Amino acid sequence: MPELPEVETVRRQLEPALVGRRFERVEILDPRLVRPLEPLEVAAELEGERVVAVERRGKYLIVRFESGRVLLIHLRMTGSLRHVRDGLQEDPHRRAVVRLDDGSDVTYRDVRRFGTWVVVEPSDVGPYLDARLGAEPLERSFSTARLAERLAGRRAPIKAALLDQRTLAGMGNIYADEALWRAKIHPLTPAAALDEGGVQRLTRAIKEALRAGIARQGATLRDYARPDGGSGSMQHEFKVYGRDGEPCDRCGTPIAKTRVAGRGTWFCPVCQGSAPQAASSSSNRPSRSRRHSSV
DNA sequence: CTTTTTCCCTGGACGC
DNA sequence: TGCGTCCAGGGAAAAA
Repeated sequence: MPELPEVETVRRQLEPALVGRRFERVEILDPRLVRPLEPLEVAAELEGERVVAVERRGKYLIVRFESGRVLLIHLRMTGSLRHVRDGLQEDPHRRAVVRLDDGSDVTYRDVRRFGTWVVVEPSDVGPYLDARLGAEPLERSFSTARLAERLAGRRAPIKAALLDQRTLAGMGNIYADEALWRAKIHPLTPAAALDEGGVQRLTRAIKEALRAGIARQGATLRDYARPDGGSGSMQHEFKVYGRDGEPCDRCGTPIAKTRVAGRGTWFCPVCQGSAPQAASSSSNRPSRSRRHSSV
């Protein structure tokens, strides 16, 4: 499942292949990819456009054209992009093909068809992304203070808050678990219950986990692949994700699995604290089931 | 406002 | 071998 490190890897490989190239022919093979618009309509909009930049925001790939228009690609669960120079091979899961003006092709494959391609006019790009995404975790604007601000007052589990793209952009189920392990925070800890030290550790852990993922060109579990067809290797570095029963790298305790926010969640029951309430919040009064005082 | 649940979608794993 | 069932999960939308 492509998260920030995977999308960034895709971006880095596609950038040199796409910048300066013109979209000569565009085929949308699955109408669902561009819904509610018609495939032919979207293809017509894209044909003739010349790429000036390939950027990333959260898990969105941003293809910028000379005209100012933008193609936003989201891979969701199983989407993957490939750049090939030697013609196309059979692939029942191919959902789109772009022929570039140098004769090479960019193909889009997506088994489960959750991915989306959206063409956005220049003035709509900022609002579209800002409405959905919080800070970029690897940019300077992302700080302990910024994260603390986004977690304040939230009673949802910290894991759920990390999966919310408006808290910060780009975390998915894998790197959320990995970051929480690095920060030694239990995934069920209420977000607002983290003290300053906890938020600080988490901020650092998020950056470290994502950078580790980028350094290894992402994690290939099933469907994710780089545009050159190769695999990432981050899956070999997982500390908790998918490792229930295996010993924790820090303390040897078997990794536990539970479910948070409807997602499989792995953690070390010792390193990350066995009870969420145990997340010490010294300054918080021990209010019971205190509801909003009526009138 | 926040939080939770449902839905989309397919293929792989597993039980019988 | 061939079913039926469950699971994987990002994010939009609906429900609570």
